[in-house]
Formats: sequence, structure tokens, C-alpha cells
Amino acid sequence: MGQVPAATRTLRVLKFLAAQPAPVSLGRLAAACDLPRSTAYHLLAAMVDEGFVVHLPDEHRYGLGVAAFEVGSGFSRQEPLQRLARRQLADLVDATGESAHLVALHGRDVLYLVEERAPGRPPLVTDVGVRLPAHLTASGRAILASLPAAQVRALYPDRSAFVDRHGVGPRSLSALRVLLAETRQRGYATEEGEVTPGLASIASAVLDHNGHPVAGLAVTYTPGGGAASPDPVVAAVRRTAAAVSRRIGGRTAG
Amino acid sequence: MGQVPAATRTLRVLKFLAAQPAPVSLGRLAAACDLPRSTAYHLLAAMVDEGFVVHLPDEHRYGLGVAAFEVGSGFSRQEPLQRLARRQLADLVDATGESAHLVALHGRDVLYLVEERAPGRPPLVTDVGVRLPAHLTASGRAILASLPAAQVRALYPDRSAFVDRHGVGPRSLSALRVLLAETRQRGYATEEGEVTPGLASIASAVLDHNGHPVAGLAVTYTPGGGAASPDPVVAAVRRTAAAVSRRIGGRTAG
DNA sequence: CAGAACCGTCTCGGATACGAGACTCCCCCT
DNA sequence: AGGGGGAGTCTCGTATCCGAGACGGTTCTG
Repeated sequence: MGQVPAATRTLRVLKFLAAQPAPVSLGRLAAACDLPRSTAYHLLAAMVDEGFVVHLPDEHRYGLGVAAFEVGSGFSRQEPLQRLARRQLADLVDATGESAHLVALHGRDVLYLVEERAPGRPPLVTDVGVRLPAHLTASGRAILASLPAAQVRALYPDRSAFVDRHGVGPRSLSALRVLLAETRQRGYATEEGEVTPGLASIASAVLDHNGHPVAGLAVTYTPGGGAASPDPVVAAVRRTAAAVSRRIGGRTAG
Repeated sequence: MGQVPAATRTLRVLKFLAAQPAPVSLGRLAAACDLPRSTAYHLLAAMVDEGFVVHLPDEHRYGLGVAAFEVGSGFSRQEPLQRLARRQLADLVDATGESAHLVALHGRDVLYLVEERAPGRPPLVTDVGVRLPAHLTASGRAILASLPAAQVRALYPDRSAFVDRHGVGPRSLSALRVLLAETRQRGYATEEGEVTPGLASIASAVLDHNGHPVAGLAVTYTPGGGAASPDPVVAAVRRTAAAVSRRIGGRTAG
């Protein structure tokens, strides 16, 4: 648990609360975060004081407070990932002649953070701020492939999680697992026509310093559309993802 | 600092980072949060591990990480305040026959969280998700009036912070201070035609258990428009705000 | 080139924060 | 009524986390 248990636990509690659809009781929280009861009270009291948690006395529940919201929008305002990746994405576009983008995983969706369009390329459905189902996009698959299996399972508890856009793509957890295993084996993620018919993508994950994915980075192109073999694109995408990973002190994938 | 210093400090660091327009150096952070340097490293290491902070090694800066974003959107998903206040707002609308809403302060803006329209009343410019300058709205003024003076000053560092919509409203920090002092004296906040000409509002703040405002609650009406004196509305607004405050374990204002 | 300023890492001893546990309410069962 | 489960609060001793400080590296700056 590192060197600052109280801090780590506080953050874990925050993440746990953020993952809940509704405020939870202290019992569930303590159990889920593996906290002694008295410690849970200490922590929650501090979090309430700082406005990160609201206590709902007559429901015996704890929910997220407005400070949590402020922190979240602070991320959007600072755009640390955008700041880091924009230049590298532009270089990638120059090198490949194709459009590139950066996404973050958000629940089961990918959220487009940066988009660099190649001149003379068709506009994409994607745009900054747009969300798409992660399991259908190359960048989403790159992220999912770097997650522990347990987390993927938690994200996709049943078949209803597998929406599709054009009748293609995985429809079950086992199908997704096969896809992600192939992705890891291959060393990069792909998608062909599953987001937009006629367009394909190649993606790789940006990893932080303990190998957890923080973003996905992809190039979208028209397969067979005059472009040469995708091999140089693959190399460029992987190189760029590794470069961005390095800039956040992360490991380089694979 | 309560009983769990490490947790409290972690949260303070998060709030500080969230308030910065760009990633900051460790020196500035340690100074601003009044942390010993080595402690700051301990904390940041834990926060980086949990994904709440990104370290940008070649800029010597620390910024918010994706976990911060997830926590923020967790608040939006849970809607703890909305959950608490919706019913009370509906009762308020029934009692007054006027439209009512709940807002949170976000930077210098108020963000509309819940809106209950009274039947047969004109639609408002406000709608859930809309932002308006806090110093022009009644609910924003109610919140600002409950904040320590130092925080108000920090929010409005210079005249450029004072945008206006219809040429009315405070244009300087001192004018705002007078307005807020009047508000405190009066016991509730008002606004007349500063958001939309021809409409006025009466508001009161929702306070948490240490008296900090977490939301503002207002009724909007047409002044002199056939309605009786605003006194019963004032009483109803204050009663509702106190009721919501109580539901989050807060103090009742005044 | 010297010096200052800052960043990141590490060590280690003392103050203290954390966790076991006891206690009280309150609510929901039979 | 009696019993059980869970919430909230408090105490207290000790294992352990925090902070002073030293060290090395790098970047400015005069």
C-alpha cells in the first residue's frame, strides 16, 4: 500500500464512492475498501469536513460531495493529458498522413480528449468530447487490453453491456476476452468498420508508471484506400504511445 | 485539522490542484498547502499511484490525473444533492406557486442542478446544466454571502471577474462586498432583473455541518405581477433551505 | 565558473495517528 | 418483549507514519 496508508485509503474510498450509482452505507463502504470500522469513520469525517463526501443522516448513507465535482472539472480545465500529447499527435499525423486522436476510458466509454485531423482526410464521427463504446473502438480496446482481467469483468457484468453500432463487434465477455488476448499478442489494437463503415483504426495504450493505462492513442485510416500496408502506421502509433507514456513517467508498453 | 491529518491533507492537495489552471511544481504545491517537502513527496507518490495525479517529469510539474475526472463524474452520476432536494423543491413550488431551483457554486458560476417549474409560469433562462455568473443570481449571492471573505476575494481578484448581463449588478469587489453584507443582514439573497429583465428571485443557502455553503436554493417570480408581498415566499425559501441543510446534517442558516 | 535554487531520493527516530473494542441507540424482525 | 443487526461515538496503547535533514543532480544566473 505504499508509504502513506491514510492517503491511499482516502483515495480508494473516493474511487469506490465514485463507482457507486447511489450513496452507500458505511458498512458496505468499509467492507468494500477493507477498512476497520473505526478507521472508516475517521476517514469519512475528514472527507465530509473537506466537502468531498456528503452524509445523509436520515438515510444512513454517504455520497460524493461538491468538492469531488470541483476536482473533476479541474481535470477538464487543466487538460494535462492533452497538453502532453498534442504535440506528439501532430507529429504522428505528419508522419502517417492520417488523422489521430487520444481518448480516456470512462466507464465503458471512451472519451475523446484530443483530435488531430490530417489535411485532406474525411471528417470522422469522433470529435473532442464525444463518447463511444470502448469495446468497439481501437483505442478503447488498447486500454481494455492493458487492464487486469478482473477489472474488465467488472466493467462488463452481463450481455446488456455490449451495445453495437453496425451489427459487428464482440457481444459477450468471452468474445471480448478473446479479442483482448489477440490484441495483447499482436501488440496493438485494431478496429475495422465497427465505428464507421469504411474506416479502420490502429491503437496503442498510454501507460503510467505502474503499467496502468491512462489513455489510448489511435490513427484512423481508410483500409485499402490507396495507402500502403499499415505496418509503418503500426510502428508510428506504437512509437508515439511509448513517447507519451515516457512523458508521464510511465512504462513503455510490451 | 481534525483527526486524520494525512487524509485531510490529501484532500486539500487535490482541491489545490483542481484550482490551478495548469500543472504546478512541487515547490509551489508544498508552499500553498503548507506541507513539509518530504511529506509532499509521500502524498504525491500515493496520489500518483492511485491515478489522481500525473507527474510530468520533464516539466517538473504535477497535474490532476484521470481518477480525479472519474470522481468528478461520479458526483454527476450520483446526484446526491438532487436526490435530497428534489422533493423539498416540489413542495416549495406547491407552497409558493412559483418556480424554484437548486444550484451549486462552481468557480464564479452557479451551475443549475435541479429545476422545478410552477405550472402556468413563464419558462426561465435557467435549465439544468446551465451556468450563470454567481454574483448576478440570487442563489449565487446566497452562497457567496456564506463564504469567508477571503474566499470571495480569491474568487474575484480583479474587475475583469465582474461580467454583467444587462448593465446592472456589482462591478467591483467592494460593491460585491456591500451587496453580500446586505444579504447577510437581511437573512436572504435577492436579485431583480439582473439575470432576466422582468424577473426577480429570492434565495437562501444550503449549509453543511460546519456552516459552509454547498448549494443555493431560489424561487423566481415576476415582481409586482399580481403576486402578493414576497414575505411568504421569503419564509418558504428559508424554511426549505433549512430543511435541505438538515437533511445533509448541516446547520440551519442564521 | 562559482553559487544559488530547486528537484527528487533516502534514512531514521520520536510523536501520534490508527485500530481493537466497548458502549449506546435505534430499527427491524419474530 | 426479547433478540439481533447496524449506525454512530469514544477511549486508549502501541505500531508506524511523518518530518527534519542530508545528499546528489540539474538548471539558472550573475
